[in-house]
Amino acid sequence: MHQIDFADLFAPNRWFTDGRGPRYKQLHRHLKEAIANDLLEEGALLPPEREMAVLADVSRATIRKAIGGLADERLLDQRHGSGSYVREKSEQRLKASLSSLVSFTETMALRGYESYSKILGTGLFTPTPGETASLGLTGAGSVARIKRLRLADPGPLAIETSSIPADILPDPSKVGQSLYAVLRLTNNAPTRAIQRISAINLSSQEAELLGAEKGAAFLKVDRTGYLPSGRPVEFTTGVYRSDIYDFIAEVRLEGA
Amino acid sequence: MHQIDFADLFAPNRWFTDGRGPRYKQLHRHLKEAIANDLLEEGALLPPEREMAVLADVSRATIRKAIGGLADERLLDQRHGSGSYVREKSEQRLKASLSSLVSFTETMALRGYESYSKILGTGLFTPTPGETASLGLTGAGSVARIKRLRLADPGPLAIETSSIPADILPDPSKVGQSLYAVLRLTNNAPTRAIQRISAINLSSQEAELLGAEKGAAFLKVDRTGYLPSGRPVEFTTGVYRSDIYDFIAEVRLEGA
DNA sequence: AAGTGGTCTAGACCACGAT
DNA sequence: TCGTGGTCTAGACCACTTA
Repeated sequence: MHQIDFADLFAPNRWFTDGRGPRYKQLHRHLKEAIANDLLEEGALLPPEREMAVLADVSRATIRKAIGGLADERLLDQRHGSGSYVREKSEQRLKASLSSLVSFTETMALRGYESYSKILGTGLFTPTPGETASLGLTGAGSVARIKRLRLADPGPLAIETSSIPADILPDPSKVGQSLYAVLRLTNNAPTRAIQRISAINLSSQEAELLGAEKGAAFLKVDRTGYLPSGRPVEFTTGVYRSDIYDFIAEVRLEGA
Repeated sequence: MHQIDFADLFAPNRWFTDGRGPRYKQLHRHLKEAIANDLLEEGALLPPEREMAVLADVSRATIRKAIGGLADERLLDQRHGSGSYVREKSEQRLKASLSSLVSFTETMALRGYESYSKILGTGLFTPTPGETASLGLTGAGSVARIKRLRLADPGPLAIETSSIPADILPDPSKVGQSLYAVLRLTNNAPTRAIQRISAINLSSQEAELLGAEKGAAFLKVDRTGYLPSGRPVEFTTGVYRSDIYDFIAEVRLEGA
């Protein structure tokens, strides 16, 4: 067990930059990186809150807000009367799947697969009634569509079709591997999304693309992504091989 | 628009009972009920935090902790520089599906269906390897199993099989409609659960029970429920008609 | 400019857990 | 008993929205 230098870890010049947001968020980010980089190992015991407050030169309330956020994300376990401990990686992993918005590429990387995309088609179209409703369109504009086949080492995994209002993505043919990367360039990447998960039997067309049998049960995920302003910017519908790409959710009892 | 009496809503005798937990939790629960009962209507503007603090006779920090929890659950929208507003029901509904742990009966009620259960069988058994792993059994004990058919107005919706260590549920035949109600009696109801969602083709046996066709795509949900101590107390596996009982999840971008 | 939510402080007392 | 996290207070200043 390697002993780490808490005085250094919490030293203000290690994590605080003026004008880059509130202290508790900067400290939160700093500690999160320390855990991700194994500076803070699994099971490690943090110093008492009062001591962290002195080392970081902030009040105990600010420390509590920073590490409370880590506890919400299940990176830390705060034990009343005992101390604050870094959780085991096996318990941490949950957070990656549904409590944060990760792209297909990132999700697959987390599971140890390399992934690739093949673009099946792009273009500008007149919106379907479904797209008009999901994207809150007024009727005038058109939508950009991108249809992609997702592949990984073992073979085809999913078909995804994304629709984006044309005023946000005027030229869908410019999209390479990552749609979100392109949207980020114009500050139009969604920060919040709602997913609907259901099950479908594959059509013969889908089955051929995915190298599966017609009628096989696949997961269907419809996702609407929103900007911080509340405007919907992305509607993606996809079918996924459920033996590899299943969904994990953590739920908690009210008031717990 | 009906005007409500905030002085009354926030009066300490309306929500505070000594010895029933921290003030911010009691106030949180009180306001949640007020929203559920439409005392606080959609879009309603709450008084300023400083004013609520005076009315409730607590500090502003305590008010913030109470309404901050409501904001986390997306019941309130706190707008910097403007005020705190009750969200529309359509935005609230998301929370019911995956961010809190609700029983089948409650979930269906939220969607406007009445629901029933038919118990297909109960008993004590030697644990399968899967149960031993999921429930963290040591090998000695047996498990209680309950197999139920879930029904609602339009017909059969799901088959659920629950396994519980026998020392926690010695007599599964005592379970009526709600397993959780029985577990609550001995303080053994889970407060946290992890769900794995995938898709399967129905077997002919399942299809017959559910009044569906063999091979139809259904959602499969495996849930492990945990006590606050971390001990697993419930493993339930179920198959669900996905056209009615689909899953909704909200995901957020890191740091947002 | 006024009023709102957002952040932060310094200090107090309570409740739980290890010893 | 003592040290820990949990709750709570009173007050300050900042950042944003609204008018």
